[in-house]
Order: sequence, then structure tokens, then C-alpha cells
Amino acid sequence: MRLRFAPSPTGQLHVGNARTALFNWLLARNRGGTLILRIEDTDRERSTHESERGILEDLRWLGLDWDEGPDAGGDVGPYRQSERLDLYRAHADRLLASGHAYRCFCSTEQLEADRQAARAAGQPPRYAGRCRSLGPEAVRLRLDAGEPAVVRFRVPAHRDVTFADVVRGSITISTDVIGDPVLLRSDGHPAYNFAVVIDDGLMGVTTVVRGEDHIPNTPRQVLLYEAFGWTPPVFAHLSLVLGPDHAPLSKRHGATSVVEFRNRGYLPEALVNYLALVGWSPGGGDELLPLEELARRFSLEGVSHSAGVFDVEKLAWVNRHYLKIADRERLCALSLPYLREAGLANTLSEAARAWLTAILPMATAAVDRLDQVPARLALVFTYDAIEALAREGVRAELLADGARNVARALAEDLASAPPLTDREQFRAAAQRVRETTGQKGKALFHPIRIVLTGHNEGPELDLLVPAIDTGAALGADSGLAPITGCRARAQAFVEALG
RNA sequence: GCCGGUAUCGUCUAGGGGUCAGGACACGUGGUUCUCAGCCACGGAACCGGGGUUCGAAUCCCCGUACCGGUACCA
Repeated sequence: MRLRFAPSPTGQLHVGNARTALFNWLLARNRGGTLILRIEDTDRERSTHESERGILEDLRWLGLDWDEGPDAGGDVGPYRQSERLDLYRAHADRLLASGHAYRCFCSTEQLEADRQAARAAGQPPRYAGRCRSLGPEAVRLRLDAGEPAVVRFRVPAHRDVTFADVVRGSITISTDVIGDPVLLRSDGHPAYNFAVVIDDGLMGVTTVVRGEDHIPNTPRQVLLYEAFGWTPPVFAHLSLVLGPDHAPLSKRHGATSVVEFRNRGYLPEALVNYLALVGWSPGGGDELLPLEELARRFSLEGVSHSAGVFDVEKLAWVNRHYLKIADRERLCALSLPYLREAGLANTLSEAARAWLTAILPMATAAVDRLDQVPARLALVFTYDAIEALAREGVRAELLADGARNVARALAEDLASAPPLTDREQFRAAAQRVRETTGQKGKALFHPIRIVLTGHNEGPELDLLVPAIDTGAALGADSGLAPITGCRARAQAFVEALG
């Protein structure tokens, strides 16, 4: 089994295309097939090298690899369509010679007018066939005169073209509704429908897994295979990925490209796991599955026929799962850019990095994405008693006398106590405040939270408090934003309280 | 317009001539926790409509509707 993923480098890798790549990859891995990466860069206006590089990088980031491609090599290259121009020309010549194709001199304006007319007459707007029966002499003359020409395929009339689609069964379309497609543009570059056939044919592709937007093109391609005497591959047309409003997923729905998800702090294993779930079901109920397991279970038979809505909430759920089981060193490395951007970190000293790595899970356990880490961690770095007291929720909490007593007792206790650098120190301090104030449980811990963090919510105190005091001890050269210790916080709070 | 594709909870889906139509996300309620998150328990929530075939249709067939795609010298 030979499969291919064929992106056109005209922008960033869209998640819908990433899903197509993924399904190809899963099938290849499941069946021991070969996956080819081919760059469809025949649109010279829009294709860029940068896009190609980005797409390859995104695919690798997702954990997908390929056996043959522009970078990987292979026996049936080149793997970039722009480097296969001779092949297309030669094959177009074959079709020209056999009468399957002909040259067309119609101008874009003429064609447009034809389309308008056909539409007005209620006919399918296909090529009118003006140049279909131009004599060889006439063609020669116009060519010699330097008139621009395209090569068109001669589509046989009144034929039902049927092709096999593994996910939908067989599909039949009449040639009466398809006009003669352009094979070679006037600049000598192949048009899509021609290039795919030549490439898939010459590259020995046996199964074409692609988006369902290609279904209407397929008959033309099948006809081309026939003209060359080749056996068409088996097709598998995947349904599309839609936005919440059921329109195809686009920028106005938010992030649509793989890099954007990457930049927002989604883990690649999460994106890939989620994407596999749109339009395919692993069966058996469990959905949180690593790439290898997805590949083990994958089959085209389980692919659904209908389009799927991209659900950011479910993606978030999947991402939270992978965030929870991720290695903390990795989380540290991945979070650093966001912390830098938020001004909370710079180049870290070794000790600071160790500290960050240790405390990070308390933040990553409570976020959907890594870009939310700075916000979750802000209360470790930033403390302002006046501001805290201005907060509605904090005010309400301090209405009770007990809460104020806890605040004062805590400040007094910490004034002479050692820093709360571990859970035991913190627990001991809390215990002492409990004894002097008589407050316990919620009435004890919640005021402590407020005094020490200025907020009435956040990570659990057992983790948070030691994080603050160990962070405060790090020193000015740590590369971290300065951290005020608990003692100073409590003192400032009581002063602000008046 | 024409051609093609698709149709199960809000969303992703399982199932498929007789089921209490199952699961997951999200949502609601309760429990746990100093709080948020989490976790646990419980709950509401669906077979697009109409005709047929059949003892019986969500499932098969037809029609309709809706949505998506195509109708290019884009891919």
C-alpha cells in the first residue's frame, strides 16, 4: 500500500489538512504501507518556500513522519511538482499524440463569457469546446505565431464514470456535466487534475486519502488514468472539518493552523489525538490514545461520512489530559516563552530553573493551555496588599472578625518564624495561628490564602506557599521577576488593613 | 441553476429491522477539598420531515428539506 499526503505550500498547515495527513499516516502505519510527502507547488503565485518549510515543521511537530519526500528522498522523485515539469510536458505530449488532448487558444475573457452564457441558459458552465476540433494546420500556425495555448483533455461525452470510494461506497458521475479540463496551463505548468494523476500514477500510489472537496474532480482524474492505460487508485474521501456555525473552519472561528495551536500552548500529542477523533471513532469507549495506539486501531471503515465540527472545548479536555501526564522538565521548557513574554522570567539561573520545574505542575494542572500558565502563576510573583483589599471577593471575606484576627496572628507569627519553604513549615505556621485565633478549617485557611496571595482562589496552599518562599529565596540573579516572601506579604497586608 | 456528498443528544460519536438508542466533551445538581481546577456520584439531552416495504423502521427503499462540496489556466 502506497499513500501520499500532498499539501500545497500556500500558507500555514490548516488543522483540516493536518487531519488528512494524520489519517494517511495512521493508515500507513496500521497497514505497513509507505507514506509519500509530495509538495504541490504548481501555483507559482501563491507557493512559497517558507510555507513548505513551515508545513514540514508542523507535520514533524505533530509527530508525523514520511517515508519518501522532498527531504527524505525516494525512488520515484522528485517530490516537488515544480521539479517535475518535464514529466508533465512529456505526458501531455503523449495525450496530444493519442488524440486524448488538444490545444486550446481561448482567452480567459472568452471563457468567462461562455460561462456566463451557459449559466444564463441554465446549462452547466463547462468548456464550450471551441478549440476541440481545430485542424493540425491551424494549430501549427497559431502556435508559430506565438499565441498562448493550453492543453485540454478531451472528455468523452455521455459516459458515467464510476470510482471506488472506501468510505462512501462507489460514486458515479456523468461526463455530461464536466467540461474539458486544462491539463497544461499556457505557462507550461500543469493544472491540479493533471499533476495529481501523473504523480499518483508514476509514484505508484494505491490509495488516495484526501478531503471530500475532491470528489467532483475524481471522474476527470479517473478518465485520465484510463487515457494512460493505468489502473486508478482506490479513493477515500474524508469529510470536512467545520466551525461551530457549520461553515468550513476558517480564521474567523479562531485558530485554524497548526502553528497557532502550537503557539497557544497545545501539546502536539493532544492536537493529534483530538484530530483523530473528528470523523473517526477508535471504538471501545476510550478516546485518550497516543499516536501508536491510534495507529493500531485505525481503519478507513471506521471513518465517518459526515462533516465534523471542531470542538475547542473537547480539544481543551484532551490537552489537559496530556498536560497532566507530561514530563515536568518538558513543561518547564515549553512554558518559559510564555513566562518571558509576561515579564516573569528571563534567562534563568540553574536554581531558578529547578525551582520553576518543581512548582510548575501546580499551574499546569489547572490550565487548558500553556499560554495560561503566567496568569495562573502571577500570584506567586505579584503581590500588592492595597490592590488585594480593593478586590470585592477579598473584602467580603474579611468582613468576619475571625478573618482579621487570622491575618494579624499570621503576620505576627511569620515575623519571627522561619520562611515557609516547605509544606511542613507552612503547616506548622498554620497550626500556630489556629491555636492563637481558635479558627480552623475554612475559617483559617481561606484568610491565610488571602493574606498571602491577595486572591481568594488559586493553587492549593500546600504547594503555593512553599513556592512563594522558596522563590523569594532565589536572589536577584535568578532571572525571575522578584518574589516577595510570605513574611513581608503578611506584614504589608496587616498594615494595609489598618 | 446543474452535478455530487451528508443527515443519531448543543458537539464528537457507537449501534443498526424488535435496544431502557450506549459512550465522551460541554452543561446542571450533590459530595470531596481553604478556594479555583480536579476527582466521585447523579441528572437533563438525539435517531431531519413525509411516504412506502414489514407483524415491527431510527435502521431498508423513494421523495422532500437542510447543510457541505464542485461547477477555474486554485489546490
